Amino acid sequence: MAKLQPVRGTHDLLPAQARGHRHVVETARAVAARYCYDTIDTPIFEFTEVFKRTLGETSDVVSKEMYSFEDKGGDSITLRPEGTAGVVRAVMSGGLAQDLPLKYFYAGPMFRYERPQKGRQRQFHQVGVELLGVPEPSGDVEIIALGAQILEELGLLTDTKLELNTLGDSESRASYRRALVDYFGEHRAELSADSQHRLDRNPLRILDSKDPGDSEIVAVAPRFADHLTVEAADFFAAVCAGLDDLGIAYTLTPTLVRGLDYYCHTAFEFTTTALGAQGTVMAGGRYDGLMEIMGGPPTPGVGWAAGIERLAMMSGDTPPPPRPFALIPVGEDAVRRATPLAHHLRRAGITVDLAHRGNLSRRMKRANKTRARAAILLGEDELQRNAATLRDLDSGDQVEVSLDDLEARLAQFR
RNA sequence: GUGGCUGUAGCUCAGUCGGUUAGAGCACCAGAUUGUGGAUCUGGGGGUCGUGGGUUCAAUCCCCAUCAGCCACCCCA
Repeated sequence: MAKLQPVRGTHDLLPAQARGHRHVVETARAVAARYCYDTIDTPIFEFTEVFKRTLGETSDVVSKEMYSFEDKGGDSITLRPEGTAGVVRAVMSGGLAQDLPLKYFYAGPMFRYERPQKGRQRQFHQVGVELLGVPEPSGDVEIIALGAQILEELGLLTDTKLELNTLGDSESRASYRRALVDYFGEHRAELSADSQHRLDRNPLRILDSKDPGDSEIVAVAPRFADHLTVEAADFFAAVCAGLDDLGIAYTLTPTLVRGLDYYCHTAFEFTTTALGAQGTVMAGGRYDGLMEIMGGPPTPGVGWAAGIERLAMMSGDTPPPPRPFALIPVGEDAVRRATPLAHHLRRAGITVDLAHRGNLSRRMKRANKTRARAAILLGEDELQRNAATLRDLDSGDQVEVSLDDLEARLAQFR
């Protein structure tokens, strides 16, 4: 502490960045609303158990990335590392599962104890959507289409690539997992240390290893396609067909996997090459088993989460704040009358920046810096005539207007 | 968590082969212009040279530690 700096991996969102984040969130929220996904907000911390249960004791997130602490009542609390667990918990707590399907949008901070890097922080922000109670592949298609449309409206769709894979149903996965464990087990000694570790924890990840020695072994490993049940294959085909119908392009990526057991069928990621190693900008999939793991009724679910920082970084400059009118009083009498006038105009819905200090020149400079559309000069002379000088700061033209007409004149600038 | 690179003004960066008061551009403030901005000119403020320790007559520079950022891995948004 003591140092005047934020804790590692956290950042202030200064106005320009805050605006960038808001732009991402508001676009996402607006698009989601068009799909009838309504905003839900859950606490940023939960009982640790909520995440342990849903993410699995052995997952990386739970085993090394959680911000957990004991509160004064002795309960173990964890700052949420992701959004789905909290939403599903809320659905159960609130008894909402009786009214399926549910369509939710959320946005907010998430926390993960990781080594920071560009596009990877300890406190970061996500937007996400969840669709609960829809077992049909059209649900997966809707979720992906929603994500794609958000990216499109942010102007980022062309900078990303949609990668798609199926994890099959539990039968397919169990069968494939057995085959992989058998196969890699025979080659255990030849695998990299990382992959030997993965063999015990999450054998699917070995397929995706960056170790050159591993890739030879991976090349002739059993293929998931040979273990897919007919039902799972049909489901995936339906998702692909649905995306085709919408003209949403995707790439099949057999190595795209999910660490957690409750994931099934569709897994997808929108990725980019613009962000270094942090290529994933939006990731999601189907999690039919999740609700049950939490002790609820079996309820299908699909959803995704996207990193706001990553999206904001990609979208570059964001729209500036609205241009104000600069109200500039000159002289004591005018200063006294300026605040009530500003108050009046603001109540009428007009954006007004009141120049509090400095001489006229100084205040004009400030007006210019705030990108003011026009300056309202309130001077002694004009006040005697119940008027003000209205100067268009783009053209430099200025006219005297009666204070009674001011509001109407300002409206013409829109 | 592992390995590596970096850290000088609000920002982007010079610089000192260790040696008096550490520089530039942009930004900021003031004046030229005491009722008129954007351009220009002039002047000004602002730095414990990330922090702590060590070596030295002397450290922003060399050494160690630490903090932070970045890069790769791990993993992910």
